[in-house]
Amino acid sequence: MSMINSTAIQACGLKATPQRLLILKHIEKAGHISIEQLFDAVQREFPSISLATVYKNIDALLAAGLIREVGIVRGKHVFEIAKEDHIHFICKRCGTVTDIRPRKEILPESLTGPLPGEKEMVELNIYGICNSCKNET
Amino acid sequence: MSMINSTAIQACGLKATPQRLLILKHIEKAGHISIEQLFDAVQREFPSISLATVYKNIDALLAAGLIREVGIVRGKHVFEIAKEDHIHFICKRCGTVTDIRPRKEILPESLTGPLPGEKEMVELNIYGICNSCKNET
DNA sequence: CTTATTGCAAAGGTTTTGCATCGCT
DNA sequence: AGCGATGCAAAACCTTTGCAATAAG
Repeated sequence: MSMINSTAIQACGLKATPQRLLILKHIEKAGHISIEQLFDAVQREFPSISLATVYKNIDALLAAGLIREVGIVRGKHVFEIAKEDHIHFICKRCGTVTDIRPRKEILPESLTGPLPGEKEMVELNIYGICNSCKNET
Repeated sequence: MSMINSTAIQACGLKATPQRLLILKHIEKAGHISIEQLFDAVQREFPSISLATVYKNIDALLAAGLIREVGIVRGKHVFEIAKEDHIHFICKRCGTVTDIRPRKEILPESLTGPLPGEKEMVELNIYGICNSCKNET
């Protein structure tokens, strides 16, 4: 059961246009996706969509908190559906991003003292070479 | 005692040009710095330097492992001198990046099982509003 | 009906590239 | 002397913007 539907979009004050629904569908389906890949995927189902629409939607969905930016993987901004904080394993060679569920909360165990501000979000990325790439060498 | 000197640069197979030394000096001095800020800072001491030289050096120093990219803070790539894995607190409002030394190793406490590849580097960023910005509200 | 959203085309900003010159080792 | 590095200008690239037309609520 996907949590991404017209109701969720409208709850954020956004309109549920077909373009927006497709964009969310493809982000969810891919798990982690770049703008370019997203545009290609949506365009296959909705050929008249413009790249500017994809960018505008990424902005709107980020502001609404429905999606999050994973980071920049091999030069491309990569996005995902927002969910509980989790860890990413990012392969430097092929760019594949793998979600890892943390045991409990990511943060407090590593800290020695108070933070210099109020925490809003935590991002824990592990970079390396994935097993699949290692076997190809 | 800075670890950034001609010897360290040459050990990576790079030449110790005055531009490169200044670039490293200013990254170290700033702690965390964007390309734009770096170019401005170096240009004050070495007016003839070109922006392309800064970009080429960032690439070379990243490849050599002497510097690391902290992330993208308010749209700007931010770099630092490479050192042991540590935590960054990043203020969403003012962009200030603060280093936090972890209690021990950042990684293993949060993990439940084996990673899908070989770990090379860990990045733990905490986003929020710093105390200084909060007091200004 | 009202207002957000779309698509287009142009503008903006950042980063990369090619090449001749320069300078570190 | 040789080869990497620099600086310049152009090109490439990605992202944003303005605006008229469209469609969602």
